[in-house]
Amino acid sequence: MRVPMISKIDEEVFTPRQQAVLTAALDLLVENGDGLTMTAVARRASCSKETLYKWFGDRDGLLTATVQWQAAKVRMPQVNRSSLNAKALRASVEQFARDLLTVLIGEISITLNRTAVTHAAQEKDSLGAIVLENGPMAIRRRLKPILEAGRDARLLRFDSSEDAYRTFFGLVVRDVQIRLLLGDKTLTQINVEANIEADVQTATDQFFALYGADKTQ
Amino acid sequence: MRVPMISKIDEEVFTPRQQAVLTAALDLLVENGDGLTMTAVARRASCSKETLYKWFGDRDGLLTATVQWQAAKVRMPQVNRSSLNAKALRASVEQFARDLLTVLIGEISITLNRTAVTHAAQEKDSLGAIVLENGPMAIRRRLKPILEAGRDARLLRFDSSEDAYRTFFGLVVRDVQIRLLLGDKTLTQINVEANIEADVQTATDQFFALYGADKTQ
DNA sequence: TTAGAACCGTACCGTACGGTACGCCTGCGT
DNA sequence: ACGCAGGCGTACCGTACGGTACGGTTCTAA
Repeated sequence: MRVPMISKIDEEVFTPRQQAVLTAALDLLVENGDGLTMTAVARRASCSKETLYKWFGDRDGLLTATVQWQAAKVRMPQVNRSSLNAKALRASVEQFARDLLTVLIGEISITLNRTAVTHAAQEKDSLGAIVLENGPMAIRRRLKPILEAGRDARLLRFDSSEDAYRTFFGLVVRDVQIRLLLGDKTLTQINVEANIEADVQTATDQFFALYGADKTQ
Repeated sequence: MRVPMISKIDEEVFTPRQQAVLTAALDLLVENGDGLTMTAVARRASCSKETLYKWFGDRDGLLTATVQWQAAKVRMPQVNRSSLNAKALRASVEQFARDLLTVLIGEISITLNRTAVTHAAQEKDSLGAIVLENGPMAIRRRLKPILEAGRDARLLRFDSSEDAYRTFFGLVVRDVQIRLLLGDKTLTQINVEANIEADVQTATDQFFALYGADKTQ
């Protein structure tokens, strides 16, 4: 019994009041994990449960709206694509690595991913699709043309830009995301954050070592 | 109110009847996702709920026992470590890549990981620890000495074997695991399975390109 | 044969939570 | 001034499920 559900394509338009509700929902999600109850959201947002159901249809609708709204907020900074010398290309790739890693280790990203995984464990893939679409896929969409431009400029060599992107993802993310999702205690956020820059450098170096056309490096 | 809970270190000894119960639990976990109910397990295993509580304490105990028992079962084939020429080293690394990828894309691994992630979303990290310990960490423990032997034999070059392992993990797994966990429909198991061999080769090539001492490759 | 342990099946209890109903208040348009 | 839509708070309902209790059955051992 969904009411005014917004299609994925439309820029979801939520009133400020609704956004306050979604914020409350996200906060609870981050705090209490997946123990999100309608009553808790209503109390936190100082609204009535009836309003929640009116606006979001059911619990799943509220969850979807929250994830979608929040995921879409994670817009990574655009990277300058104009100049295409080797230095600029490297800077761009490096920036992508930094953006990707920074987002992935954030508390919000972890929460959204956990929620989506939990959701996917119940024959529902909508949240997973949303998270994928706004996380890795968003990066991919923006990185791919740059990689291809780099290839056209004879700065990179690869057959499939898809494969190149996925290798990039692997070099950058490694086992960090899955360990954070699983709650690995030996991997504190602070610890990871401190090493971001070094990891970004290493991953970028490795990416260029594998795909760079310049073999002197 | 746990009763005879087994420590993580002990080889958990379950009677055949208990293993049948755990099998039923795992089956339900794979089928119905995380909707595992005590009643369902009891019915599936043709045992009484009282017995479940007697054996496993509570729902969490049953879940833990199931995950631990099943995760420990995923023992990957040992790799010959004796001869250390370049060819044997490469074969070993390749085999590790194959093992890792094969396990990760399996339905059971996905189910266990999803269960553990869901669990971790509720301030509980025990399942996550178990999964990590028996999955990636098990591989790591076995791969590391081989990498170090390779370095001693001047076949590999790296500063930190830990970093080398994690890069290996990234090159092999890339975005496959997270996409499967999120229920990405565009990534069917069959599709992935068909590409295992090619992916393993590529990942191994890339690993040696980054860490191999032989630069003619 | 009998005592008792283990265990099955089922009924039962309490609670948490999704979802609904309703009374009341507030603000806005006429 | 009045009516009404929107929304708050709360009470309420139904159900699903974790956990317990208990009677009956089978198996084992003395």
